[in-house]
Amino acid sequence: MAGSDPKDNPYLAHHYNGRKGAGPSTPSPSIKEPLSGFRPRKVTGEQVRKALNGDINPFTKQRHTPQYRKILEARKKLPVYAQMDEFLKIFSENQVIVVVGETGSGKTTQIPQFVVYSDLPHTKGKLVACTQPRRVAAMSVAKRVADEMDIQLGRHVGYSIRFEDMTEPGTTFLKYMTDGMLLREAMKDPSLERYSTIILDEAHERTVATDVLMGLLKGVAKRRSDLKIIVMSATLDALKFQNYFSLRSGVSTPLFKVPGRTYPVEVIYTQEPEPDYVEAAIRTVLMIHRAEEEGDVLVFLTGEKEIEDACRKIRLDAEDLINQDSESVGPLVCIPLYSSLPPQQQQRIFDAPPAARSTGGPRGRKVVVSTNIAETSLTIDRIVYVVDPGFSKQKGYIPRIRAESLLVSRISKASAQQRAGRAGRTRPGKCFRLYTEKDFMSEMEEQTCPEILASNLTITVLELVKLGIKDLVRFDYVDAPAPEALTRAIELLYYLGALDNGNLTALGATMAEFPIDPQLSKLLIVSPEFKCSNEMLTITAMMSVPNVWFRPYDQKQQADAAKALLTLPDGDHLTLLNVYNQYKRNIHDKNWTWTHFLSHRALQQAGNVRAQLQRTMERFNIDLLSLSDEKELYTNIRQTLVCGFFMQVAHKGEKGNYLTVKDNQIVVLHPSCGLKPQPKWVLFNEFVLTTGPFIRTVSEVKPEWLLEYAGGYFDISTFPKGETKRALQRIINKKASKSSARVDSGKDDRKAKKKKNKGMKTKVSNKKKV
DNA sequence: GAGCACTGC
Repeated sequence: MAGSDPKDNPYLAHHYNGRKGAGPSTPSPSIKEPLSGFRPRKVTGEQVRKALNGDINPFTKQRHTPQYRKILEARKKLPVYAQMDEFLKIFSENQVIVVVGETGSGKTTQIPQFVVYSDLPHTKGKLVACTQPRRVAAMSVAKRVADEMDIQLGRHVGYSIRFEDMTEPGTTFLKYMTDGMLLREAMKDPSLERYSTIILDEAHERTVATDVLMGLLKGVAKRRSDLKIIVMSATLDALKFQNYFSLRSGVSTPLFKVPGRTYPVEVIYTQEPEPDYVEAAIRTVLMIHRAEEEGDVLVFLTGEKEIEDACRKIRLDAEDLINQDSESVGPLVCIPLYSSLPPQQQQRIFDAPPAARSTGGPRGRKVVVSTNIAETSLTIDRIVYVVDPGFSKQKGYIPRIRAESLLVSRISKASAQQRAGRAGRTRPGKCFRLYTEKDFMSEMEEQTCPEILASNLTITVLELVKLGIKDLVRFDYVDAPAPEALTRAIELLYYLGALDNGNLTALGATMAEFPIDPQLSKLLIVSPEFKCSNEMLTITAMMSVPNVWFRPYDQKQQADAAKALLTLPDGDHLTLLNVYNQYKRNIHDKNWTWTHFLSHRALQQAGNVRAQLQRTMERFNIDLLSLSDEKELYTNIRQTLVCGFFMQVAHKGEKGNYLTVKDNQIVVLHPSCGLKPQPKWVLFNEFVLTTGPFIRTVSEVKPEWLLEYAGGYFDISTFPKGETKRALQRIINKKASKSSARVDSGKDDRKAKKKKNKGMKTKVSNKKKV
């Protein structure tokens, strides 16, 4: 038989030779090669089971540890393990497979291992990739699978996320990674040649990156018959993916179903709609505490204020309840949970429930009141009761006015199902839905809106163009964005100079290398012309991370006072620069961030992003410059901002309110804005519709700069009639009369000329990069 | 008078 001597097996020769005389753990030649007789993609379940039960690890050639055997026995109890033969058969016979499995099915850990045993990527110098929407998931699943395979993490099994590559080139053949990371790799190699199989996990979450990858991979599969694709999803939108990959390819995509392994959850609806869901949620928590047996409670609300208010009321009401009947009602702790909470406070959700006040007395209960963060990102143990009012804050995007929105909206059925599932992780549970069954059936959407339909697509469009997609409107999206969303993105890229006649310019190609919004990468590229690239690097990094300011519910005044100390009057962008510089100056003082109400995690992340962006700048020979004169430096920084954010400018009208230029939208400075007094012209980073039309991260600009550095957009003839146009016209007239007066007197406006040269230099240096 | 959750060689 071919496998009697491992050297006869072409797939194992490399490994066998590599181990020759490698020490006491080297198997003697009499021990049979664990993978002998394995033919790639023709492997059977029987063969895999035999290898799994064998003494020798087929990948490391070491003896299996006792720990391995223990984990293997647990793996054998997973529902998916029993379906190994069926999976391997489908994998052998198809190029694309859709896998559906509820939580607890083991699909994320087991399917990639089945694939490895069948595909044998290490024998052809390829990898199997499995993508996750979140970094923590990629890391923790890779660790788990490395343990299951008896392999040191980072060797044959590894992970790759932004800022951390835990893989060994040439050795790693199973790689967990974030979906964004694979998308970045695709921009370098659009056929993803390194991979023999790509598994897109959690596809139902429909992140922009997963959606773009699905569209891309559908095309790659046609060119590369050797590439296998597996799309894994938790809910029944798997049918949608199945149709998507079958359509027009002429081959139907099989569906592989894996049963979940969670405990049953009883779902209880209200008889009548609840007019006030917060009040109803509080009432339900107390009803559970009074009447239901032991077990912790998870309540879903929509935001920080709502959660803090509800926690306070629950604590007060629980106290009343205990005072009335301390014999039968146990102690209760109520813990808020949302992302902007400092990490130490987030940790409280893992505390044990309070102990009974006396031995034999009524048991204590933990209540966690959380945003959607507990729906997917964080898992809390021992939750038995879920209270689901049916709402969450959801992001939207209005392309017409380029505004993001964040509004309380009804959740989808899929989301409600996910919330209910959180009650059944340790034992059978109950889910109290604070809406009627009729509303569930008729008022709620099946699926949460895919992110690609609710996002600003500027960076996505730039990525697609870089991936070689010529016709963005006819690209094969799973769900196509509104044409207006695409045209608005294309328009902005055109004004930024990234696109020309539908083609990527040299400038655009450079911009695409930066993992930040195109407006921001444009700033970095032009900043040397204004001698402030070191500072722009900091500011763009700070604008690319979450809000660095904490504003705890019960210390608002102290937080505001701390923030005022670091605020610069010229604008929020310069304040961001100041905060980062002060943070670096005080980096050895462990209490500094805490006493200034700043998020250490966010600032650290800004440092990481800054270093990454700096490496990219160096790669493209973009000079890192600073000016020693602070006043001039600050002015130049604000001028640089105009080069990227010229479309995000507002002008204060005669009535004292701000109007965005061209779109004429009424906007209000966000209360977090540090500008005083309110200037005539402002440039902003974000326009968000929440409780009002707010602009956030705002700096003062001079109208002359708009005409000078963004003349293409500020072409007066393209402006709608109105206050803003009249104001700009006045500036132009003033300038014209000034310069004609100067020409008459034979003087030269040296300053204006110098600035003009700057703009030209920018253009020339962009062209140099062709 | 105030922001759900993620992510990026």
